[in-house]
Amino acid sequence: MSNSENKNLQTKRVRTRFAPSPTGYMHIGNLRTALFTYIIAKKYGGDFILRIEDTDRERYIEGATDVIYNTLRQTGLIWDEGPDIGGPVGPYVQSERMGLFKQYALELVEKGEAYYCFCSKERLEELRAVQEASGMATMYDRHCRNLSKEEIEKNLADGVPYVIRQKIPTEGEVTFHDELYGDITVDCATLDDQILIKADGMPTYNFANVVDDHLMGITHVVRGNEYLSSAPKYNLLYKAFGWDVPMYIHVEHIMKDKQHKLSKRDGDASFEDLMQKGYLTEAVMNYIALLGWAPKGENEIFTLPELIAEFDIHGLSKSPAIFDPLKLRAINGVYVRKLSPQKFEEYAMPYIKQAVTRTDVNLHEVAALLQPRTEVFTEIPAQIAFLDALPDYDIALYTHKKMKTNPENSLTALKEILPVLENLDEPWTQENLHSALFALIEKLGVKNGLILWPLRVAVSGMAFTPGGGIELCALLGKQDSLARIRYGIEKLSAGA
RNA sequence: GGCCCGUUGGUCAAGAGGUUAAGACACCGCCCUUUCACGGCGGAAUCAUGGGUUCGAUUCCCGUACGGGUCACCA
Repeated sequence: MSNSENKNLQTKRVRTRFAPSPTGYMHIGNLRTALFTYIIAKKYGGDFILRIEDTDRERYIEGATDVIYNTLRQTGLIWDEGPDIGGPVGPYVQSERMGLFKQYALELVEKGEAYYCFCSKERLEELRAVQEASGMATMYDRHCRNLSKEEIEKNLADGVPYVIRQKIPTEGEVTFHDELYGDITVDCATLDDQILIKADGMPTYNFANVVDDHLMGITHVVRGNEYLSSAPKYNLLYKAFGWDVPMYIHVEHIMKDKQHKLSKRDGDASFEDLMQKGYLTEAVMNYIALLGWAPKGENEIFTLPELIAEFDIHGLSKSPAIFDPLKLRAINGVYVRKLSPQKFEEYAMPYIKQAVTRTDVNLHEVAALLQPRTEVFTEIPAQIAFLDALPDYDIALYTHKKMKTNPENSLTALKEILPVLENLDEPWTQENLHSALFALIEKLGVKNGLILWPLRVAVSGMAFTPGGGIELCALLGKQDSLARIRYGIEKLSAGA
């Protein structure tokens, strides 16, 4: 694209589009493309358009468009025009635009930029087989490219099935401009005379896309990198029509590892999967923005509006990015900690209740202990299962190097603790437990850990718990705490 | 295989001819703390490779290797 064309584009109102096909799930890579597409529109005060590309009837899936709507709404990528709300350039569902395309193809035929092809599928398959066998590129041999007017008319009159193909120049080069990759030039000889209109009269994706984008006034085409190779052909199409070429921004894929894309099979390729695994919407969006895009400053935590402010197309990466679940977790943790206690409870309570069925434990306090220690909600049950039932633990847990504890001195500690707590007449609160136990510690003249570590182990049966012995006792209540301490004494006595 | 694109620590990445080559996650150590986590401080760790160009290349050019994409009457 020349500079003058470029300038021309920028004076227009920016319009971007997200054009998913309804597959029934929202791939993370797709969602990321939607995010960038949305951001670019909003960054420049433009419109974000949703177009559903549902022309593949064989792949039609019930309710699949709802997945698209719901995900975009949930993630805050609100479209300005779309199937459900309409707009000036509708319809926004591609299957409803099917009638539009043929006249455009015919216009190209008229101009000598496209042609009828009457080749049978059999002939094409044979051709491909031969080409493959000889190691050649599989391309249409342009058999019908120069049919005479008479031949064409006869075939048409005889009702011979046909497709319409793009007439690619036989020599020379095409250059197109991508905002990230710069100018990319390819030899026309490597380009196939691709089909524009299929035998059933419907457009191919490649053709519909170009026509739709033009008709909808799309100024910035943001799409996956897999279209980089077809971009030259699109460019030729725009030129053939005499239309303005949009600004292209091809974004790289998200990978599972160096070789493999994140795929549906991996079970974490879709937004829904991530939601199910207990991640927060905002955290997921924040993380995927960071995959293949880098902010200028050092901060990496952004709300959607902040992302819009911060975003710069040129921060996008030109190489594939590997999805790192660990970093997602970390970012999710940041968002979890930022939640208000009320909000946290709202999210966490189902998981807490899943693990804690007893009714005498204050679940708000459990939530409060959990919030700074939770990265993903689904891990909550495992952290607090001990509240319901003391797990069968090994007395090796009583050994803690830093606390200088072992089964022997732990037994002594528990025996000291037991009467103190038995005789605690004041309300069974954290504060009172704290003063009683620290009084004991002072009386015995030992380190905190020597008393508190055995206590934690006795009441939880775990080495790592949300909160220490005192918090846990407060949660469990007097009766249960004492029972667990007595059990610990028994266990240690037996072990000794 | 042809064509296109890419390659900075384990991962995401900044960097735009001269930098002690940012930052984040993860990792390690220390501090805080009754554990863990949070928080704070510190550490280890990167320019795929070979040739050029240049006084000087991570940065520019060419080759090689490796990786990705694409070669449908799918989208």
